[in-house]
Amino acid sequence: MPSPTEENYLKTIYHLSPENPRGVSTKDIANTLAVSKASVTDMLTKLAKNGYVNYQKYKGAVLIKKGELAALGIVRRHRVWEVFLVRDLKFNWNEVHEVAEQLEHIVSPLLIERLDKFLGSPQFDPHGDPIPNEAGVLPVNSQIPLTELAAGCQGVITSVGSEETLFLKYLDKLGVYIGAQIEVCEKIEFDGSLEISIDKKANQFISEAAAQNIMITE
Amino acid sequence: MPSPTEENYLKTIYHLSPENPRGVSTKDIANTLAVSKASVTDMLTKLAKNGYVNYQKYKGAVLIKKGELAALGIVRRHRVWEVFLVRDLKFNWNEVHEVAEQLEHIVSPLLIERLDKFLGSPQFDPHGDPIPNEAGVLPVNSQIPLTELAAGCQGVITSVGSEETLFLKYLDKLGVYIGAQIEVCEKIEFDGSLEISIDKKANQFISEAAAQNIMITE
DNA sequence: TATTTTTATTAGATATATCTAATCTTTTTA
DNA sequence: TAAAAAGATTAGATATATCTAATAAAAATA
Repeated sequence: MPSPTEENYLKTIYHLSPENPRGVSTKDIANTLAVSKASVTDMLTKLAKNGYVNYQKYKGAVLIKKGELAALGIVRRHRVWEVFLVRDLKFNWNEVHEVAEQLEHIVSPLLIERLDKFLGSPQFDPHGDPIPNEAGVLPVNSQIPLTELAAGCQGVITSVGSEETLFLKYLDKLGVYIGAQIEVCEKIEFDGSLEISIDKKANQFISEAAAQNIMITE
Repeated sequence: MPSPTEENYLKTIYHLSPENPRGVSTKDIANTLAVSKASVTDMLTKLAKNGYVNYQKYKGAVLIKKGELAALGIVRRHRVWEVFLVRDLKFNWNEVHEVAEQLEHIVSPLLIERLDKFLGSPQFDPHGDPIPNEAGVLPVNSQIPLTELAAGCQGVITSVGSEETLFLKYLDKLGVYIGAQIEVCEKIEFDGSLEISIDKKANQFISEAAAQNIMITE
């Protein structure tokens, strides 16, 4: 079992990997975690010794199987908690991260699986990021912006693309929330705005810009 | 802010204080936390230096204001989480403790207050132990065993006195859960058993022994 | 390509929380 | 009350995770 500190390093390497497939640099990890490069070197040596990463001096770190699975587990916990915080505890999208950073380190298979079940096994977190399943498999992201839905079609809101407070307050007013059913009644060609109905309630209009930041699944 | 480790010591001293009002011994703390007495001595020195306890060599530790408030905060977090784990995540009474031990160390006033609100600000945890409020004030324990309820009266189930798996399964079958409404329809003098109705459903009989382990508030 | 700049590693400390073994108090008991 | 037993403290280590300063390697640039 990796320690919470090791988990933070693994998570960081995981997040930095797509842009650095041949090795995540000491510097990038140090910046992300706000620690010294010396600390990172120490930790990479340790993670390599424990079979989580391939690490070669001056070449950076690459996650190997064990490390990737561990990272996916952490990401899973983080995102499942985010769903709970936003959906049930009414956290704003921006208040959520700091707390989820703590909750993700609680290790209890029972806890995370029951929480996941309680939430209805969501596939995406409130930011629209995919939640790995118990085995570490990521769902295919089938989210599309609301603007791509044809008139007369409906979908379920899965996330929003912006975390600006003003935007979130506006969404609240519209009655938009994660999981809401949304139907596009008509598309206004003039300015691209949409006439929509949320949960079969009274029709409203939203701008194209707003619709582009509302992600749904059909 | 005390560290998680310091929190565990404070919580332990709090729990051992009622039986040791003039000072909780190094030995008792060491046994409870499964650490050496030497470690306890070190930590008590530190807690005293930081204003959490009065500590005199060879005389044990006594919580002072700051330490007691900290301990009550930890107890609050622990018990609020227990309510969530049992009520919403369907943890058994006996699976709950280990996980709550981890969750109690997550520090976020926002988190605990929103969780508390989400749960409806419960006053007692699933074991019937009182939950301190935000200011550290404990509710008066007004729980009574079901046997003390007169025929024709009703109450709300607040906790159960036993954690035996067999008992809990039996309760499940009866439809007993924390928060259920329960009415005593008749008391059978012959053997002390009770005819009850849960949530206004069909009457059932339970033994006196079982009724003594079901705690309610009127 | 030689030099400079950037990046990384090593060496040597520090703080936390723990341990064992030795020593010192306090309490019990004979 | 003196000796034995129980309990507590101190001294000296260890492991984790961190730091700064010095040094070394790699990359950029002139």
